[in-house]
Amino acid sequence: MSIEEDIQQTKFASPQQKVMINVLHTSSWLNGVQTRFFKGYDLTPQQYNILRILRGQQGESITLNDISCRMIDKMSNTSRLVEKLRLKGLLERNPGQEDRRQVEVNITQKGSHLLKEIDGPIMDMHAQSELSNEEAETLNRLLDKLRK
Amino acid sequence: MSIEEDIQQTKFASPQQKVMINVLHTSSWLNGVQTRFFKGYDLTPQQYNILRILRGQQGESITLNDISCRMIDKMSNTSRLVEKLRLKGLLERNPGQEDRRQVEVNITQKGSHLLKEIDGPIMDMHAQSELSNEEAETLNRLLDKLRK
DNA sequence: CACATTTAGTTGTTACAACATCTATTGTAC
DNA sequence: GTACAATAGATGTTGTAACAACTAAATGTG
Repeated sequence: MSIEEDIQQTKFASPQQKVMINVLHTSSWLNGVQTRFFKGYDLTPQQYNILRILRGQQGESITLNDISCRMIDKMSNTSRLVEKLRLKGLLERNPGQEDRRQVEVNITQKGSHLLKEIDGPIMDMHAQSELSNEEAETLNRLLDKLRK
Repeated sequence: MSIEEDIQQTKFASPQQKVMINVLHTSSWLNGVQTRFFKGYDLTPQQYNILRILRGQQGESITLNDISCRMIDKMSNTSRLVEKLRLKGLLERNPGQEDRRQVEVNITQKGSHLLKEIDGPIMDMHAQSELSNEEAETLNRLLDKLRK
């Protein structure tokens, strides 16, 4: 559905202005889709994001601070989010070895299993996209440019 | 900056999957930009969104329900948001005439003035976009398609 | 008309993001 | 070394979004 129909506005001052609204609107939509999807696994999109970062570490531990830097939504309180995942047994926290201020985080077996379980359904969801590979690549390029 | 640099991830299963991450990331970035911008006018992006909807009515009143439908982020609690704007004197609420369940909302002079004051700076902000008109239009088309 | 259903909006609760402040540890300057 | 800044993370507070429950008014059905 076009953005004009969605929010019932017909006049935008410029296509650039329309882009601003459109990105926010699309994100809101996507966020809803994802939240509903992950609710089936008792995760929030943010929590999934953290687990994905941990998996990307391939067994190497990562500090809380590094997690924060890599998150999609930079959040001030990664501490509490990680603690929530620890309580579910999806990751481990250990005191840093060289630097005792740091906390080193690792994904657990249980966490890895959960991610693996989600992989298929995620692929299915993304495969439903109407965008061709070329269109998706163009979209990525333009979004990167938008953020300067 | 490319999305790979931003979140330090190099492998995406598909450009479509990358789009999902990229939209969320871009929206988070944009939301931050806008929040900081509107803070100068003691507004949140959502509150500005409501005022814009009201201005679009050209003096015609609009019900709370219709506002909800047109908002970028569909929210369950438009009531409280509108009440906050009313307390600032930026809009008026009146009981519906034909239907007494409804609440009719109108922007006030003060609200219109505030919007007018913001118009210029907003244009400036949007004008800083690196995107050409054509690129912006392509981006809009692809975002619409992404949402099916 | 009586009664059930739907709709508009309000309000209570819960969860969490944003911001600020605090503690503990490390690094740096003298 | 001591003193002071910088950093990692925890935690208290506030605002607000999500969800559910509620009231009141309209509508629909017999």
